[in-house]
Amino acid sequence: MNAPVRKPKSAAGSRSDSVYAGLRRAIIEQALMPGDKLTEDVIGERFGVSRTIVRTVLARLNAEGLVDMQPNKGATIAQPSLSEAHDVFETRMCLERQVLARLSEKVTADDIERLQRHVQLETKANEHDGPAAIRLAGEFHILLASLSGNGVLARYVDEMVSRCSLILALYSRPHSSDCSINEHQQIIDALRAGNSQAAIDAMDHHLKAVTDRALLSSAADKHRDIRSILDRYAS
Amino acid sequence: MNAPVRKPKSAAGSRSDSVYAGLRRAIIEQALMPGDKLTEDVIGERFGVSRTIVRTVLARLNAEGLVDMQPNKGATIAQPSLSEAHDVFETRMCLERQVLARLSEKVTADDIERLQRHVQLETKANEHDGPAAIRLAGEFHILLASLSGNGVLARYVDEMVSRCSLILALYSRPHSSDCSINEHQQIIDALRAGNSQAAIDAMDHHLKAVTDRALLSSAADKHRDIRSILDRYAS
DNA sequence: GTATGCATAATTGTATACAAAAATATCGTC
DNA sequence: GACGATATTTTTGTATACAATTATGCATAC
Repeated sequence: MNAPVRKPKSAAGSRSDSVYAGLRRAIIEQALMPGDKLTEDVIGERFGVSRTIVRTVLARLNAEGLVDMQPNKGATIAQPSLSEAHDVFETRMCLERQVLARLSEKVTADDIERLQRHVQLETKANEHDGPAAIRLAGEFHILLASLSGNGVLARYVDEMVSRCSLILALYSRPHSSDCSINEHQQIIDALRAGNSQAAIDAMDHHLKAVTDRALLSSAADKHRDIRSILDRYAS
Repeated sequence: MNAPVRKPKSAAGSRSDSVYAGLRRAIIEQALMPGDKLTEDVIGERFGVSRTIVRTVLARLNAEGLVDMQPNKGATIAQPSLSEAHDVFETRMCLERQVLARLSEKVTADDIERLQRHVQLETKANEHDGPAAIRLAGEFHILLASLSGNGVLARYVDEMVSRCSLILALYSRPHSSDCSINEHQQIIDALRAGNSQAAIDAMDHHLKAVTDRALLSSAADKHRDIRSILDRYAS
């Protein structure tokens, strides 16, 4: 986790990165909900940066499909349509199959152990910390992808997973992710056994289950104060 | 091509879009080569916009993997490493297989005809207009992806194709794309015959051929004047 | 009570200003 | 002439200013 890996830094300075990370986490953990308005001034004020930075971050999140931007209307947390949701799930499955195909040929004992530790984290978070549990469930897939060794694939999986949490926030009932954890364990087991097909099948099953859960519509459109939420993420 | 499709517009105003389109085309057509410096002032001056806009565009291109950005050092056309190139090709193949799997179940006669017309364009451009030929060869795959009906998939294929032209610019010899055109035709034929597996095989073969071509290193690092190149794209 | 128009406020789009960093040129020394 | 330190220029990072657009509130008419 805290290995001495220097971040290669993609774009501009490091100031924008903390805003990006904060906003992103707020979205992933469903503190900010689909449809929420992201006013540049408000965000800038909370994070202590100018609109210039905020704008950069919003554009980046927009490129990743996490926020919608309309000309002269500003940015909101994205509200994927059902058809978009299907596209995301299909693409995600396609990518994650490739991840497992790769992994089952090159996975090491270290990798397995790292995955195993992650699932333990998930289990713990599932009891205490709701938001973290959501995030960790997604991060299991991101970890898998990064272990695959294909950076491009990993980036795309990352995007798909992020967008999925948006979709779940929109369409799924407040799920208990216990089942998720079991399915994650099955994937690890299949990888450990070197059974490529079983791993892919487990992933298929897992993602299908997630997809199915996202069928019951429910819209929780209450009045929400973005400022108070952001305070917890501006650290 | 000029169907009445309104552009949903992703990010900010329409001013940045023309800069984006211009720069992107310059990269795809290999007028701007990997490693070329993209000074904000220079671009802004040529396109008649401020650095603010240019910066937005560069960030976007960076997110798509077409330009590299280093803090305090600015932007350059990306120079994918060989390992990155492998990642791109692998991911691209994974995505395009999915495109064909989808298409072979839903392709219409109109789709086929549209693809056929595109290949005709390619053939023509191959004789007269070098840069356009490069671009059109890639756009065949983008057209396929967009016909698949999965927007997410289409966006990723688009990105992969763009990055491939960078890779080809870097590692491949100045290829004649005649063979490409034949292979495109084979894919269409397989789709027309409703033969899903043949289509996927043809695509596999095609992409493997492209991959193989990108093995011979050759570095054409001459002094190049970005200004004169941009004049042709600032329209 | 609902709708319409206008005045006002809030928000976005873009350019510009200025500080910080990097690249480049200049000069002196050996 | 080569090398290195310093000054100058260029380029980037960020904030801010201002115009343009959109949203909001309020009064009036129906």
